[in-house]
Amino acid sequence: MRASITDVAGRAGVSTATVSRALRGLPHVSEATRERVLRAAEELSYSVSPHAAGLASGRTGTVGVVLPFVNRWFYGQVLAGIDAVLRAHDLDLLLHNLGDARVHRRFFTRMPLRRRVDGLIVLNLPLSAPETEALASMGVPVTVLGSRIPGFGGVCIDNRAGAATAVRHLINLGHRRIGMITGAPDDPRGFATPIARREAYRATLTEAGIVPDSELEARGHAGIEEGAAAMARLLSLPDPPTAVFAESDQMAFGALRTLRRMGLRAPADVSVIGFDDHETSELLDLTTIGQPVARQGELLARQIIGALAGRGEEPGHTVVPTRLVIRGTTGPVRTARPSSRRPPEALTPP
Amino acid sequence: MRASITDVAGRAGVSTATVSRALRGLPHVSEATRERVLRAAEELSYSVSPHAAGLASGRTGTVGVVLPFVNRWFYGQVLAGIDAVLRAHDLDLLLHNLGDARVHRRFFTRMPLRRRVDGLIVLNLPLSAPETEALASMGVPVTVLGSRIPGFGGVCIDNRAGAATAVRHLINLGHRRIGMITGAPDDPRGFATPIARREAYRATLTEAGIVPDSELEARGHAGIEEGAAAMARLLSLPDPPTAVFAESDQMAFGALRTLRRMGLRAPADVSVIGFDDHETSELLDLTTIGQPVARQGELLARQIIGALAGRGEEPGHTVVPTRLVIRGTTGPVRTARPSSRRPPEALTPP
DNA sequence: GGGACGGATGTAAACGATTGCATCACTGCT
DNA sequence: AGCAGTGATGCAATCGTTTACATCCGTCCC
Repeated sequence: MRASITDVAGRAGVSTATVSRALRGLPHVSEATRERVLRAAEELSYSVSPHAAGLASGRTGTVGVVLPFVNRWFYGQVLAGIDAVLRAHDLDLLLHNLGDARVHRRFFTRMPLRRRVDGLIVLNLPLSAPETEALASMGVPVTVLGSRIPGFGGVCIDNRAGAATAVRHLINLGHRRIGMITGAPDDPRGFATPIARREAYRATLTEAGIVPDSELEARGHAGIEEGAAAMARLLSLPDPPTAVFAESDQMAFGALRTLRRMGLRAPADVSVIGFDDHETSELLDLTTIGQPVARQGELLARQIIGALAGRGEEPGHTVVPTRLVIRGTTGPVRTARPSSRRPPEALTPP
Repeated sequence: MRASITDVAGRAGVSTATVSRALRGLPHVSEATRERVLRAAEELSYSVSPHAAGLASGRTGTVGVVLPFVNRWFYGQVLAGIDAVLRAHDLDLLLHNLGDARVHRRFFTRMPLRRRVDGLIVLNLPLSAPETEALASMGVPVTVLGSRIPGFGGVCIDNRAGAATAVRHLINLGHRRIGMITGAPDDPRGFATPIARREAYRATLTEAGIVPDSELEARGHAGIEEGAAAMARLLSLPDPPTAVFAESDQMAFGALRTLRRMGLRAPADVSVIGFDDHETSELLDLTTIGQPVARQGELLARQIIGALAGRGEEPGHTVVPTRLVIRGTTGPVRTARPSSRRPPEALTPP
């Protein structure tokens, strides 16, 4: 029913080999013949079978993307960046969400993308040594976001530098008692980002002559609710922080909500700084560390495309810059504490 | 280099046909043989070539998803729902972002998913008659979100009912001068959702004996900025609205920002209601019309899977309910207007 | 004891491209 | 005239499965 290359060849009066070459724009086809083949294909509304082509050529025209979440702002942005570049090169995008740890394991034992993709982009997933090995054994270029793995391409931000900037910003405002809301998940896989940011937080304090106080580190999973709970815990300390660095904007949102509900104000009572420059941050006037998110997706896709065009050289690593985005939730430390409490209120005050 | 089915057959001492049957759990294979084949496959770390399998069987094990945005909250949620169901059935997810109109057109002229997928999920894209025809001609089950197309499965919310509920909520609070921020994009494709919500807005006003005033309809593209600008326009009218229904939460966020920047408060000065129940809405205390977003993705995927298991029956349409989520940005109309203005302020007031 | 039956297995024909190699017809030189 | 070189084209092997059909063999029952 569906026209095959043989049909096109018949109609154009040439061999299938010529059809194949003509359709793919390869050389060694006369203009007249190409013309004729194109017309025949058009008339039969022919389109190549990706399976047959893949089987014969070994190429799939597809790039796999594996990630831990599809429904978070960050990954949506990255995905958009990847998609834009891939689309421009006529590559398809096969999405594989490794949401929970079980799916993650299954992915690495069964390797369902083996032979399905020409390249693989891994977003922020922690990879064990055997997992890295498994990916490498797929025999296609791999690019990872958020870590640096020899043999694979990579794009990342400098989490330490970003976190240090955030903490230094607070220190420069006069804060000494600086808390951190950290999203160490109890996910058995150890995500690298939270760890890097937390360590930089401690190191920066130490550099400034402040002794890190583990009481001031409030942990929870990522997410607004967890951020809110963490902030509540910090505020109930005997000697609460005057400023808080939240590992992510998401958690900072929760922190802001807690402040509001407790009748406290940022930055008057507590300064808050986040990390990511989430789209909502501007709305909430949150000071944060910004990173170019969609850009990172584009870079990842470009690396894959480079590797595919491949001069087989060692893949590169790109570090994209972060920047301090100063908005309204950070300010100088108050000398008198605690400030006057006001009754809880909604976003827009009565 | 990579083991093929022939290698496995050789090692297990059976034919390739038996290997194929054993591996796929088909009947007519003795337990002992199956055992032996499984072991051989394991030892060779064999995995089937999707291309070869697809070529031979005509099935791809892949479902295509086409959508207009990947970097918006709504689509991320839907995608997560789809992914979860597909993953559970071992189906792959091929993502196709038809961001701008040019890509959209190219998609429908070239049909790059033809023969690539066993089923197709279309999210909220307006389909012309020839486009619908083109999709139908792919010969695979199709399910669409947001519209009702004969021959295709479908999932949608009742936009009219939802919008009517929103407007009625405002009317019940005593509002008579009710504006709408509507996101009619100048995208040449006519998205259906904005239109439905706008028409319901007018109809509901009329039903309540209020004459719709076109001055009170502020248009813009979707997005926070556009919502903010639209609200600014409404507020600068000689007789501004006391309540505003925003077509989407996103636009409502912008509206709230404008209010705040102008020193006005919701709901004291202006009530605001949105639509979607975006994850940020709870944070901003926005009254809105909620819809189960991830759920819709799951339903779409389930429809495809049902069609694939296929008893060839006419695909179904599911309408999922919306619900009014009352939070803090709507309230009774003030008798005295305009209320006292206060100076502009940030999220957390001074 | 022999035919019918049924489950396990093998044979081989698709599926629909890509591509290395051979062929062919010119062109331009010597 | 003969030959090398070149661009266009065709031939046919190949990729790795699935699956319709044939075969084989043991059982059961009359």
